[in-house]
Amino acid sequence: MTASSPEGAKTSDLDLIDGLMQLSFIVQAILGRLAGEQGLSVTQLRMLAVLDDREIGMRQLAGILELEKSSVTGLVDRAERRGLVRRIAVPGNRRAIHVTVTDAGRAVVHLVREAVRTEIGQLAGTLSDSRQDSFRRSVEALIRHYVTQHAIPL
Amino acid sequence: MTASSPEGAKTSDLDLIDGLMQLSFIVQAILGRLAGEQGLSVTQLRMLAVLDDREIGMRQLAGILELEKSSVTGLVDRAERRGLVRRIAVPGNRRAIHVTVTDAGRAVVHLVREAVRTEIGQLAGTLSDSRQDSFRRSVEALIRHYVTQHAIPL
DNA sequence: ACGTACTGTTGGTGTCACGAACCAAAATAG
DNA sequence: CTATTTTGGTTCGTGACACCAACAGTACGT
Repeated sequence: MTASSPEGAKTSDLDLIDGLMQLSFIVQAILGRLAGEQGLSVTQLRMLAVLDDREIGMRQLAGILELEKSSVTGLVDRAERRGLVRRIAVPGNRRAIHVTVTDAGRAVVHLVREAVRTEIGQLAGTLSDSRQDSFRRSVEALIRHYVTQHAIPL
Repeated sequence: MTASSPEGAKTSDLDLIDGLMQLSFIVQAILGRLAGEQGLSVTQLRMLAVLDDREIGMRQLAGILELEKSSVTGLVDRAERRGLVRRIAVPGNRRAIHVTVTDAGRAVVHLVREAVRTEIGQLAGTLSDSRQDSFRRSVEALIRHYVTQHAIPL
């Protein structure tokens, strides 16, 4: 692992795999920093992002985030304490609950989302348009391949 | 952030930025899983990988990992307790120390490294050779751009 | 109605990361 | 050559995060 951190980056002699690893660390670092600026962890961001779309129960949320249910309980607890998220009762099922983003939560998530888009977009903007598109298609292919291969829930 | 987790992946409608985010989560997930199989966290893996090359002090290590020195103290503590790493005195400087990987540590790191290479390699192998090379060059360009833009230590 | 399966929570443990305070050695100033 | 400042590392306290095992209550099949 010559390529394990953004700074450890030797900017030379990188094969695809090392490159992918480095790149993942870079993206995560950016995400972490921008989320952090809004007082969010990457996990919290991820959760809010998931909930931005849908409104689901703890169980499903855990599934999507690939976390243990108990972990999600804590995650939601903290987010709820900050008023980013709410637990709402599911009518007709007294044991299940649904988690929803509050307006505040939505605001924060969109704020971070924008910041991420500009920052990563800026980075990607250094590639020529054709290169960019080719790159995008490759990324898409990798993701598609991964998700299909990994029999993923929801 | 439609694209926040490997499973949240909609496999469609992904632009470059969402794709990059998703991909970073996928890579991190793979790293986390494979490292975890050897009882390592991603951070530990990263540290060991860094030390595999060089032999440096706590300060530098913190710099490379982008962590606070105090965090690194704990990190090294735990790794040392597991016999993966050692603190050695620096001759001629009685306050500085150097951290080195033990044989055991090296063994583990290489083991994980191999696993990662095969797994990610397998993923990347689904791209045609020419696409793969183009992709690699783009990744390289992004990394290079990032590191230069971010005035990175060492 | 009984037992089983499911949803979510609790409690305990360990890792990770931070900041502030601190120590001791080293470098620098005067 | 002392006095001050800087530097390398550690300690301590705090909080987030994630896991596991155990639990409570609800839903459901038969």
